[in-house]
Amino acid sequence: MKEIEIKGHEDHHHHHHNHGAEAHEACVSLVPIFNHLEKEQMEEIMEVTHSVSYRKGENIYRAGDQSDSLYIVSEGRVKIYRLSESGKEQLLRVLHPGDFTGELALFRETIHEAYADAMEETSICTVKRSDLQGLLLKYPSISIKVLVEFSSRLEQSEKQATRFATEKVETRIALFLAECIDAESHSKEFVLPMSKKDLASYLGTTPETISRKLFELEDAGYIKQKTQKRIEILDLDGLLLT
Amino acid sequence: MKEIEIKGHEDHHHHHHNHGAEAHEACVSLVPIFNHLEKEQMEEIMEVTHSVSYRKGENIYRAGDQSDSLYIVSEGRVKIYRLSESGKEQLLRVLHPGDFTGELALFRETIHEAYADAMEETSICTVKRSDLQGLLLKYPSISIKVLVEFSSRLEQSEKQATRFATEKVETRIALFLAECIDAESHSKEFVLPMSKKDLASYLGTTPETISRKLFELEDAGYIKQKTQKRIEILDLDGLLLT
DNA sequence: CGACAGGTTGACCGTTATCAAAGATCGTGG
DNA sequence: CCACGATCTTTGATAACGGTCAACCTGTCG
Repeated sequence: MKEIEIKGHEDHHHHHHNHGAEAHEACVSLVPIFNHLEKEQMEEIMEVTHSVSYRKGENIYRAGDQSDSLYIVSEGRVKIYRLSESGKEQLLRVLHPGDFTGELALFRETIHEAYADAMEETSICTVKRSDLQGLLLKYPSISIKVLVEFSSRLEQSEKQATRFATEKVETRIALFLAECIDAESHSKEFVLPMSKKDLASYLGTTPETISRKLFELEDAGYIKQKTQKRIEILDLDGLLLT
Repeated sequence: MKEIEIKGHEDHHHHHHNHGAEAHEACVSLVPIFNHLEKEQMEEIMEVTHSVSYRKGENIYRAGDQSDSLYIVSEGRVKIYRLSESGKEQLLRVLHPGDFTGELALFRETIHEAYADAMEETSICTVKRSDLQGLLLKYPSISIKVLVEFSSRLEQSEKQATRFATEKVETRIALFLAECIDAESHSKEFVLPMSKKDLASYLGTTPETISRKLFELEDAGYIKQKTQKRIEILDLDGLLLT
């Protein structure tokens, strides 16, 4: 509770509509929940979708906005975050091309509960709720793609909640690092996918603690910090036993 | 990480199949994701669903089980919980009649990540994944019902995660109490929907802390503990400013 | 009535947030 | 291309918050 701090976002109504038809087509064809369809069906989808671009740092939607569209990222990265009841920001996830957001928004007359900001030059494909409902009823295979995505996000969110509820910060950090090498596989070395400030927000801690714990893990010989953002895992098993 | 403690569940393969056709029909007709359909369609659904009963405390599924069914509660209550990487249990939610579970399970060849136990005499309606996929493609309106449910659970889960990440225990308890009166509306008094032990697990804390914080809230004049499980809210605004 | 799980209470201390200040890094505009 | 400011990161000192352990109490149910 206490004071609610609203970050100074750029006004979000001056985004640049991308009217190039080719660009829009490229955008739609990149969308995983649609691109299994036939050509004629894709054209139908093209008609109800719109492409919009956002500059780095620009706000896409914010909590309290009327939420009536599905947003699919076609280029760039988008940060989804929430403000808690006491006004603290928590990073929920980062969307990459192909990912979508819109949440509850999609099925209920409701408002957004989270914030979305472009982290870099980003272009987004939107579909209005009314149009989407039609598509879902007409092409059940789209529903199933969305269901798969939702259920895996639910899984992810519940796993994260359980970690917050039961693991201490050091363990949460260790688990995060371990998941980073999964993603970049092959090598034992990777670059942090976000700033340590954002990482702190994502892991429910503070930048100070992130910094200190990383040095503790390094002292213990589990990792090596090559540069600010580049980390090498020296002892994965040791790390996971932390 | 450390030791993984597996609770001593009763064996879960000796549940009692409920073969009464009337009972099964009653079960199916209670299911919100189906009951908007026509009579002939309901009969089709009856054919692919099965009713199963569980005794109090019996395990329905556990993490690691092959997960290939949708489970819909028709009577009783079911506790869904996870074990964290370090082996601590966290209560995720309690299912009531009409609620369903099965998660990712439904759309991917995968295993359960959570545990489900009957909290009392419970009967459950199940649908195999393969049958469900057929129903979803044939009746898109079912997909949409499931999507609505998933998106609202996702919302809920992310809200909970954000609370864990950003609020202190006292605030989480206060928010929980505030939501209890919403549910039982009208009155300023309600009964805790679970034991304080389970509540501690749900809120990511310990029974000791729950006990202490409740007395602190009482000392501060925000609430009154009438009995172990019965609480009256005296000052909701004060409580929420905690 | 007795046993057992659940609940309370107290003492203690480990973990992590906070505040402050200095140092590194990045992006921007001159 | 460099310099500047803003932002991110590190480091230290401090204290609050909440977990743990142990003991005792209490309600519930067979």
